[in-house]
Amino acid sequence: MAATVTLSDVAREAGVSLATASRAINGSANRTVREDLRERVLAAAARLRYSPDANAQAMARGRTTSLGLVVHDIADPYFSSIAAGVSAAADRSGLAVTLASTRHDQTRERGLIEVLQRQRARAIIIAGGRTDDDALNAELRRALADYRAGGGSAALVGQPVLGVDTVVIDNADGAAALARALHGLGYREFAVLAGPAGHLTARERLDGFRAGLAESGVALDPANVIGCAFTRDGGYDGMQDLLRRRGSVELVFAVNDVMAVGAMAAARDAGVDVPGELAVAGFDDIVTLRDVTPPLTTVRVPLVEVGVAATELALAPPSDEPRLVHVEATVVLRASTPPRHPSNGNGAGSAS
Amino acid sequence: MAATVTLSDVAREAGVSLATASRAINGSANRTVREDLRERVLAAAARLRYSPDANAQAMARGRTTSLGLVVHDIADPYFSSIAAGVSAAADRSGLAVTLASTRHDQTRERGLIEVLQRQRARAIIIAGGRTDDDALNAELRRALADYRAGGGSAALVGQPVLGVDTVVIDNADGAAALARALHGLGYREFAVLAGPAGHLTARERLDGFRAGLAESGVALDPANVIGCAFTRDGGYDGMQDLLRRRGSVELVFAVNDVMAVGAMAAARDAGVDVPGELAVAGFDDIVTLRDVTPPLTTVRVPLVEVGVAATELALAPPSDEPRLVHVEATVVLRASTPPRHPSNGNGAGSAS
DNA sequence: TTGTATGCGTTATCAT
DNA sequence: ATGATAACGCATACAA
Repeated sequence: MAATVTLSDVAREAGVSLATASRAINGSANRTVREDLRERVLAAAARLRYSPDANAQAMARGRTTSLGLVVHDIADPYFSSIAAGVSAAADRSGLAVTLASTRHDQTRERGLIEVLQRQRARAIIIAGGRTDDDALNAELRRALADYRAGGGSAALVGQPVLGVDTVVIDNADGAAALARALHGLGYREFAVLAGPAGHLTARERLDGFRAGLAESGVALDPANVIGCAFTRDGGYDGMQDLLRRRGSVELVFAVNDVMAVGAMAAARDAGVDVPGELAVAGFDDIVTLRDVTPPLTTVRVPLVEVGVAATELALAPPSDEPRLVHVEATVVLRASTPPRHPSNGNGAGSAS
Repeated sequence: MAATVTLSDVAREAGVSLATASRAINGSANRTVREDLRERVLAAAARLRYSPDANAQAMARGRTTSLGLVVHDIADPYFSSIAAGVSAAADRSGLAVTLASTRHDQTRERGLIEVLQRQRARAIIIAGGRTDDDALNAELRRALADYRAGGGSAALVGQPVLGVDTVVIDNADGAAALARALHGLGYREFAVLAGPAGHLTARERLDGFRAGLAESGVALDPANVIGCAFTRDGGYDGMQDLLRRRGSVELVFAVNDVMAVGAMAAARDAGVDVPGELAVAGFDDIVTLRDVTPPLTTVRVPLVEVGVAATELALAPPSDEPRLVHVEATVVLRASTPPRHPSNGNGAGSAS
C-alpha cells in the first residue's frame, strides 16, 4: 500500500473537513451537503483518484459489504449455476461475493464458515446437501449459531438441519414423480446409482424414487441400489459395477446429473447402447445436459433461482424461526428414456 | 453486530494486556509470549469464542487477506475451471477469493476492478480475453495502474494489453497445429465459427487456424468465416447460418468449445450428422467435453493450471516489467473429426 | 449546513 | 517479555 490517498487528503484538497468530505462522497443518513461543496469534494476525489477503503468503512459502519458462498467444487455445474444466481442477487444488493470451496471435503466446511465470519460477511450461503453425520452437523450448527450471534445471517441450500433459513428442494417428490413417469412409459426394472451412504440429498432422491415406484406397484430390488460417490466419476464407477452384474435392469436412475452423465459414459465405454439397451435418468437438469447425447431425462431444479432465493433469504430481515423456502423439482422426459412396453401398441424389446 | 467479542475482552478475561493477547493469538513478528500466558490467552479466546475481525486486522496491518477474481460468467465451464484453479492457489496462500462477474458485459469490468480495489484486495486476477476496443483497454489499463499504485498486483489471462502480468495462451499456435492436424486427416474444405469481431482470443484462433491451413496449401474461403457470439448460443446460431448456405464444407472449427458444442446441437437439430456429414472441432477442452457425443476434437488448454499460474503470477514479488507466462495449447483429436480422404487406403465420402 | 472529536478492533511502536 | 498507546481510514454523535 504505497501512496494511498485517504479521505483526509480529499478533504484537504477540497478545503473542507473530513466529515463533510465523508458526507459528500456517500450520501450520509441525515443528508445534505451544500451543492457547491459536494461538487468541490467530488472533484477533488476524482482528481486525486480517491478510492474509499471498504475495510475502514466496514469498521466505522459496523457492517461489511460482502457475502460468503460455500460450495464443494466451483467447477461442478451444479454449484457454478447456484453461484451465478448468488452472484447476481448479491450484485443487486451491492454485495461482493466471497467464494469458499471445500474441494469435496465436508470437514472443511466448518473452517470456511469461520473464515467468512472473520471477514464479517453480512451473510453466508451454504450450497450443497447435508450428510447424516450428527457430530459434524452439530459442529456446523454451532459455528453458524455463533456467526449469527455476531449479527450475520445464514442460508442453506439443502436440508434444514442446521437451524438456519433453508432453501429446500423437493427431492423426494421430484424423484417420486420421476418414478411414476417412468413407470408410465412402461419401465418395470430399475436400478439406482444412489450416491454415498450418509448423503441426505442422495437419500431423499432414492427414497422418493422408491416410494414413487411402490405407488405404481413396483418394488426396487435392493441389489440394484448401488452406492457410489456423488460425482461424475462416482456415476461412472457405479455404472461399471452395475453392468458387471446386470440382471434384467431396464433403466438406471442416477441421483444427480453429473453421475448420470458419468454413467452414460461408462455404458458407452462398455458398448452398451443408451437408451437402446439401457435407459438412464438423472436429477438437477444442469446446463450441460443440453449437449449430451442422448438428451437425458431428469428432474429439473432451477439452480440459478435457487441461488437467488438463498441469497434473498439470507438477506431478508432476521426471523426467530428458521424459514423454509420450498423449490419444486419437475420431471423432464427426454430421449434417454423412450417409451417402453406401451400398454397398447408395439414396443421395443418387449413381448416375445 | 450484536455481542461481538473483541480482543480486549479476551485480554481482560485472560488477565493480560491487549498487546499480549494480540501477540499470543497470532505469532507477532518479533515473537515470544511466555508459554503460560499464551495458553491463558488462547483458552480465554476459546472460552469466549473469539473471532478476529479481518477488517480490523487489514486496517492495522495495512494489507488484506483477499484476492479478487473477475470473470464473465461463473456458470461457463471455461471460467469455472479457471476459478477452481484460482481458488485452490489462493487457499494455499491463505487468501479468500472475491468473485466478481461481468455477466458478459465488458464495460462492467472497470467497475468490478474498482470494487476490488476498494476492498484492497491483495491481487486481482482478470480472466477472459480482451477485445480490440482501445478506449476500453486504455480505461482498464488506467484502473489497473491505479490499483497497482496503491500496492495491489494484478494478473490477466489473455492478451498482454493491459500492462500487467499476463498468462498468455498460445492460441495462434494451437489453432495452427489443429489446422495442420486436420489437414493431415484429409480435410480440405473448412468453415470457422469465428466469434465476435473485436475479440482478440477469437481472432488469434482464427488467424492461427488460417495460417496453419495456408502452410498446408489450403485457403480459407472468407465466406466460410462466420461471426457470432463467443457463447454456446453463438455457436448454435452460427452453425444455423452455415447450414443454411452450406457449400462443400467438410469441417467446422468453432473458436471455443462451448460454441462447438452449440454448433453440434444445431447440426443435430437440423438433422445433419456429425461427423458423418460434417466434422466439428473446438478449442479449450472444457471438462464438459468428456460427455458430449461424438467426442469433440479440440485444442486443450489446461484451465485449472492457468488459474493457478495467474494467481501465482499475481502473488509473486512485483517486477518492473509486466511478466508473461506462456501456456501451450495442445491438439486433441477425437471422434468428431475422423480421418478423411486418406492419402492411401479407402476413405469415407471421398473419391468417386 | 459544517466542523470537531471519538470510536470501530487490531497491530505495532515504544517504553518499561 | 509485557504493557501503554498511537496509528490505520472512515463514519457519526455532538457541538457550533
